[in-house]
Amino acid sequence: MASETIAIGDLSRQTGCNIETIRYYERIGLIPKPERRGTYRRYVQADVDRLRFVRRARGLGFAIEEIRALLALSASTRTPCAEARDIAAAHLQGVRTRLRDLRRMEQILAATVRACEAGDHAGCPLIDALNMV
Amino acid sequence: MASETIAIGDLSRQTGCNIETIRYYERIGLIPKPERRGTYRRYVQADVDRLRFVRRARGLGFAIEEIRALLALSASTRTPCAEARDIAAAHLQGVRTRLRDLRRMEQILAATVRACEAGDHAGCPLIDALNMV
DNA sequence: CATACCGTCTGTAGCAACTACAGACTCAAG
DNA sequence: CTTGAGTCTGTAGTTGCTACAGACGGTATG
Repeated sequence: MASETIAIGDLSRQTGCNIETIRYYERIGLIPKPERRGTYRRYVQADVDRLRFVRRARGLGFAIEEIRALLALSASTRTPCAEARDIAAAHLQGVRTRLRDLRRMEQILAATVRACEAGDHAGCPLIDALNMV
Repeated sequence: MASETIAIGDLSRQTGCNIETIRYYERIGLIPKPERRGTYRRYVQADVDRLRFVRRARGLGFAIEEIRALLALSASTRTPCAEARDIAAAHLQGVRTRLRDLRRMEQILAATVRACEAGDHAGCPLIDALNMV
């Protein structure tokens, strides 16, 4: 037992990561090149775990290079907590910045669309806002 | 008077849009090809206005193709309000979706970093979260 | 055994929206 | 006349995938 392997299609289904993306991750060295049965890739449970890790990290918006670092940390024997926290904290900063930007966008857009709906405007509120006459 | 023209560097400074980007916008037809004095592009006030419009719209996260549509509307004689509002409303939807995603990310990341700081954790909270053992 | 058909393979090109050169030219000031 | 800043074209890189094309592999059914 223990040496059950799966094809790329199964890996895709088990991780929610599509096939082209898996091959892409392999190409850029984010996941290791698996064994082959003939020309076909065969994956083991560790591959499923690693790819799930990658997907979750992507879901949290981590960049590929950050994930590469996190994977290295998670594989290291030393306790990687401080470094991982630094990566996450830096990423969190970026997220918060984008959040602020988006909130501002949301405000302005919502106000403009509301002004449009009200209809008591000479021109078009949106076009005017963009022209800022 | 009235026919004062500026070089691309001045246009860049007056709009906050960098030179390569201006040329890129021209290449994709978002802004018109300006007159030339010799080989050098010369811009007029209308170009400044249009590019400012584009920048503001980009600042609100509108995609290039949306901006193309907004520019067409703003140039049309008919009152473009309804269509402009539709574009903005659709865009607002997208912004709100991204906002939700980012908020979720922020929550999880912040919680994880906090857990790291607390330090009362066996492994590394971030790595563990990504592994979801 | 043949046929059909899905899965997989490699390799390349495309997307958005820029950005970053290289290498050549132009123009105004000193 | 020289110097140096500004500008030109054209191409390639960025991020994170996605979408083919065209060829093969493996299996299920008749």
